[in-house]
Amino acid sequence: MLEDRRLAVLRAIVEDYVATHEPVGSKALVERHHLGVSPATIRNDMAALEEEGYITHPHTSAGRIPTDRGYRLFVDQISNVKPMSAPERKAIERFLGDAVDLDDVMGRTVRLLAQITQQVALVQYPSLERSSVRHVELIAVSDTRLMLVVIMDTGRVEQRVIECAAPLSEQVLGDLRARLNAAVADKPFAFVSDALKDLDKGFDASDQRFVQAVMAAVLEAVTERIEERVVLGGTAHLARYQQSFPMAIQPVLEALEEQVVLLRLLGELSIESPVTVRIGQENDVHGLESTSVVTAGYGRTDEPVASLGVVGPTHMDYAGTMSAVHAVAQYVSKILKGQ
Amino acid sequence: MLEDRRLAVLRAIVEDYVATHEPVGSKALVERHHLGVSPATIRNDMAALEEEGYITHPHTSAGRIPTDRGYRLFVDQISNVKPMSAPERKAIERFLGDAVDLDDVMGRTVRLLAQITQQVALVQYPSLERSSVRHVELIAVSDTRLMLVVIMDTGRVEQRVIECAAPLSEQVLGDLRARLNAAVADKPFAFVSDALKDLDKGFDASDQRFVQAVMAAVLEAVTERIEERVVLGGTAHLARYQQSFPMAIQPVLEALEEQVVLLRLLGELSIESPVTVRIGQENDVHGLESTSVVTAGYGRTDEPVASLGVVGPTHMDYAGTMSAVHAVAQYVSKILKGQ
DNA sequence: CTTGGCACTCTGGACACGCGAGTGCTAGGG
DNA sequence: CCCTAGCACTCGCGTGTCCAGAGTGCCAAG
Repeated sequence: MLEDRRLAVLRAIVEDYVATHEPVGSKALVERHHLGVSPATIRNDMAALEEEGYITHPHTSAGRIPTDRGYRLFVDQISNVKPMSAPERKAIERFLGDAVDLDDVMGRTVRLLAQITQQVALVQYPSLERSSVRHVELIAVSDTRLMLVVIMDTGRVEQRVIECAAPLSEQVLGDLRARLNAAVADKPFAFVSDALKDLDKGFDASDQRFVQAVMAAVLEAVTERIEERVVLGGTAHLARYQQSFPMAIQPVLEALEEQVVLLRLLGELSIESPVTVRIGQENDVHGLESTSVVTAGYGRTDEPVASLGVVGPTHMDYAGTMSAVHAVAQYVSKILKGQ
Repeated sequence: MLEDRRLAVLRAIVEDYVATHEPVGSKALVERHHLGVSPATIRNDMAALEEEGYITHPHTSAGRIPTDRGYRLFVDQISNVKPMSAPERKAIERFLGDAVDLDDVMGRTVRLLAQITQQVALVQYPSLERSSVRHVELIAVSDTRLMLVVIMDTGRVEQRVIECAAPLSEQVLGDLRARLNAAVADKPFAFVSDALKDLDKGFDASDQRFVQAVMAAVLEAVTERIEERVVLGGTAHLARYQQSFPMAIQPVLEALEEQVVLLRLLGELSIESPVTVRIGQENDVHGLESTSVVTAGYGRTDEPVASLGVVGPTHMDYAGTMSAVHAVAQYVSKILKGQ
């Protein structure tokens, strides 16, 4: 009973603060939300909430604002999910459906997500580690230079240039190509290096040296530099917040320039929920202590191939953002299955 | 004589203003730069310079700041070139030399440029229109799906997925591949569509339909979506300026998110000079009216394949930025020749 | 053409003041 | 036991005033 109202008060505070970005006082609360009690009662509840660490006030004569802990409680228990409207879903589906290849899907997704949430959007390319190889191609670009093209089942394509010490005959190359494909096709990426180990066995002694050199290069290219790619967009939205808010955007921008940081943000997904939310200091990333990150995996729900999400101020519209991220992740999964 | 001193005064004003970001007064000028005259004389010169539109003052009792026109004169006539130091050149060369493929070169270049100039860096991928085809590969990804991989002499690789109505035999595919390569190898990209026109002639009547469908898809993929790619980095540097300066960064960030805008910025290169500078309103791009853009082409100096550059506040260190952009462009050209 | 002098203008920081929002506390009522 | 009304208190913020300092423009003399 009493606890219920306290939660209602917290919800009201979060909602108002998210809407106005201004500390919210007891009087304003009872006016806007029709809680059937007087401001004084609310004040008592507020004092209790503050005691428990869910809210603070910046100075004595100001209203209350939620703390990270308050947002956490809000997200976990209180917030009402806002499902996307039918037209919204339609628009998403159409926009993403027009994409012609993986690059295009990723590009459209990041723009879409930034646009919907009005925040900074991150989209990770399907992780190589969680993809399977569909096809491998070796292309002689010049006498001593090969290009290795690896096509994954997620639509992702990686290429590497391999320098060879001596020219390779077209025959050996064709042979190698065939065996390569036989060895790795439909294998998960992680097994590729194993699958390649004994591939040089079947060749003539005279070719062995070349083949081994190429294999070494392939192995090195494929294992040493497993590049996880992340695209980001909507950074302009950062500037908007900072007008109304003393959140320095420089550290945020700096953090977002580091691929490593982005991967860390997108990396850890919660298991229970389809959407992961990390609030304020829960991000132990330098520069993003005053932002929240909302992410979701895409691919298969139980076994995502990568994830996407948004970065925004802690006082974001969690309900809306979460459902947007969730919806977009679902559609991307759908598109990827179709490709 | 008199004109000479006026130019010296303008140079002094620009240099001081760039260094301090504060309006510079007559007294400060004679102190810092040992012009052998009194403040009063300088004031007269300043009045003249202002009359001609090279400087302004934000309010009556403030020092002078250069106008766009002042910077232009400075860049064109007055600024002393600051060549890069030997260690700097070495560092650039080593850093770029470690790159393993084109993506890596582009990524490293943008980071390097942002780092050196402390500004936002832009790097355009070698333009397809100005590259030649080195090799074309058709890969059967599944029964009805082909992947087209085009490798350019600049190291750039483009891929497209092509859907076929009916399955293609391995034989026809091989034939097609061979003819494709024969037709387009070493051709400039612009001629590719012409070269492909009559390629279907040589096939059996039974295969013609498939071949034509594939060719149409190839043509469409290659001509309709000539994608010019631009990478950018160092946006965090924007935030730094905005602390000391009332330049809103939101419009700038917004502009930088538009590929079209980036291409326009990098597109027009001056012919006389190796480095192009566009100052303030000379950029007729919405959002970048109060920034300057310094660009240079890379590839061959007389016939660049693309360009790179930086975007910064109009009160930037033009001499340093220009030489940095120039140097980096040169090294990128060098690397690309090596690849 | 340069220079010193002088009056003038304007910004920015310091200070004081009052308003208003919001709080915490206490006493009384259901 | 919980809610409520009332009241005193705190404090940030916006406004107004003032002053110092920097810088200018102009003029007359060298």
